[in-house]
Amino acid sequence: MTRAPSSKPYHHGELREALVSAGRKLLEERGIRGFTLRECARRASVSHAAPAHHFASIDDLLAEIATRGYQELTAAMEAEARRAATPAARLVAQGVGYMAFAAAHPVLFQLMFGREANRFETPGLAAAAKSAYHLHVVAVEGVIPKAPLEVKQRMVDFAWASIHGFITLVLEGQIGDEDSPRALKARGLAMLAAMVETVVRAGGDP
Amino acid sequence: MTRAPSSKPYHHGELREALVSAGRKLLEERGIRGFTLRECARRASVSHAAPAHHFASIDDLLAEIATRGYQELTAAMEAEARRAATPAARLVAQGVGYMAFAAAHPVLFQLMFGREANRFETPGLAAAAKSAYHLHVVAVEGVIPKAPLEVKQRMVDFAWASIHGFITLVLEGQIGDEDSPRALKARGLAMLAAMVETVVRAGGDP
DNA sequence: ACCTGAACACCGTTCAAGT
DNA sequence: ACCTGAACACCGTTCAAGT
Repeated sequence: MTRAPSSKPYHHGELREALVSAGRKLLEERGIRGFTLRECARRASVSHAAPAHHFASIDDLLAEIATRGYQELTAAMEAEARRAATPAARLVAQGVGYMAFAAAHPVLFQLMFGREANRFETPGLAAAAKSAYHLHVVAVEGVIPKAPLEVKQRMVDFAWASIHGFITLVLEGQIGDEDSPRALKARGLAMLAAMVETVVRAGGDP
Repeated sequence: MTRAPSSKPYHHGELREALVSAGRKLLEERGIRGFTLRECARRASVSHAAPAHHFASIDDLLAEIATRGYQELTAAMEAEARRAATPAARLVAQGVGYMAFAAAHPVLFQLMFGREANRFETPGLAAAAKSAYHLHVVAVEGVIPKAPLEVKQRMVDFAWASIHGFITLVLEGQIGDEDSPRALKARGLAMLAAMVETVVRAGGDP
């Protein structure tokens, strides 16, 4: 069997990090139902009881993974947004970033937005989720700065719902299951275009 | 139908049905991660090995539950659609039916549209899912009958995505967590109104 | 402070044996 | 044909004991 250098230290040192990163990989491999704490411990080369010293429960580890997912989602949206020249382009770009992140980490995405996460109640999780939400608010605000507050709020709902709904249905195989990746991407962009148009129009009648 | 057995019969008689209905209740109570075959068996007053004679695996039972969910979802959408006077009203009504179903059975809805269901591959499941999808197609078709096929397809994506995305985000507590039920319903209806308007506009030329 | 090993009460699934 | 009980290999969580 493979051995660590000369002697395996009794203390891991960075077990918390190791569990998070092992857990993340495991999640994508096996799905939410296939996720187990003992397998995470195994992958971190540690006894099955060790994780308890860093996470109060399996849900605690999942919550930490979800929290980091939100941070990455936010970063992915911001990275795309930076390249956009106009407010409308930014709204689309953020949608692209959102969808690309979801497509790259489908199970993590489902964990973040699934009902299981609802029970976690870790404070950091809610905060991280909020910062991703905030990007939608800012982007819509940029497109229709002069619209009444209520209209803006409705358009945030609308923009987020259509972005989230589309990629969710794709990940679940309900949309575009027979499409090529290229065709599917085009469908997504068409969806985003229709969405932005609606937001722009809701902003005011020139 | 209810016969009072003086002694508990060795054969259950309707175990398959009993497992499905017990499973459905258990699902809503405990969530997807909390769902166990043994608890279903317990609630059906049967040994933990008995379900194996009716379902090849726990996923098989979940797939059956999901399949029936799609049938009910379709029925709920149709029931709402029947009251609609115009094609546009029908599209909205189906959206209302869709959201109401999801709100009434949040965990079942997540099971149906979650990634877990993707692995099931039961033929009946795909068929049931398709019939729900078909209703969206018909409704959009009714609103913009003369539009090019491609536009229609894009608008089906768009309509479904916004309906699905909105209610999904609500169920996950991401939208309207601090709203009253009344206010939340209004947000949903506003979303549907914006959606229909976009579809109508896509159909008729400027 | 951090980790282990044993223990406990659970799982899903299988299968010979009962009805 | 349908169901049971025992068995197996897993779980999450706890805790005294080791380092």
